[in-house]
Amino acid sequence: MKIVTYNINGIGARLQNLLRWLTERTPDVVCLQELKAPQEKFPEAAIREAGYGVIWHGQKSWNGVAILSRGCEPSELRRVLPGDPEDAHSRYIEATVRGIKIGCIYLPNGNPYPGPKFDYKLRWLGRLLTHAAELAASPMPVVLAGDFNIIPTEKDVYKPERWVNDALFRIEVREAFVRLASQGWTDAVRTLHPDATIYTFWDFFRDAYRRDAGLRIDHLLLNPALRGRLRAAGVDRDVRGWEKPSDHAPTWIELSE
DNA sequence: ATGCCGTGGAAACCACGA
Repeated sequence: MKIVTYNINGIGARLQNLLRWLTERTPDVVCLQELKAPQEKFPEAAIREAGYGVIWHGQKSWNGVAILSRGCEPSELRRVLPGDPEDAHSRYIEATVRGIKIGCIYLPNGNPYPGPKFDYKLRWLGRLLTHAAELAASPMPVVLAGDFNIIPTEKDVYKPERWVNDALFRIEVREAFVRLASQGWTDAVRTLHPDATIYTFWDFFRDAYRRDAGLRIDHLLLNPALRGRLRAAGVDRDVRGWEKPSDHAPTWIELSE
């Protein structure tokens, strides 16, 4: 069973790209972020025709998350991260799919640092830690997958010294990632590839993909009830080289049944 | 190097992303 997280960066502009990738790679579960589409403009019919059940939480212009499931319907559990009724961003959706609880995350970017956007990121992280503690302790298998906008360590960025005051690499944010791990979450890709240089994002400019000037910011975290089923993990980095690509690449895990 | 590209939405530019 293959579970993938993919920041699509505008599902309107990326639909053909997405459908090709679904057809070629046939992932079982897909967590999408940055739909950049209002609820009513999500291309539901095209995705269902490709053989996927789907739930989504759209928003005009920005954000937006979705969970796709091949051959069955995701069973929605929530479409908001608890803890702040004032938060109007579409950044979280959670469902049960084939006996696994899936939390699809689009964490705030937080730049520029310092400032209100960074403060919002830290508040969002606080809420995530609260919710994640419950999920980590659950006897049910859970994966938290998404664009975390967190570079966990120096190994996960092409030139760490350039990023020390960036909201993706600030110490507060990396410490939050460590706190997640201490709740029992396993960073699937890093666990299976402890020494490899692995990126999931390359900027659109400065020829970043060709230079391999990337970041590892898309993650799949497994709770203790699930981690024993982890068989493989990786990044479909060639997809970043397709026509009209997102700046992120699909990042995946393979689980035993 | 602090938006050079790219998207969406509104307006022929602006906000936002990482």
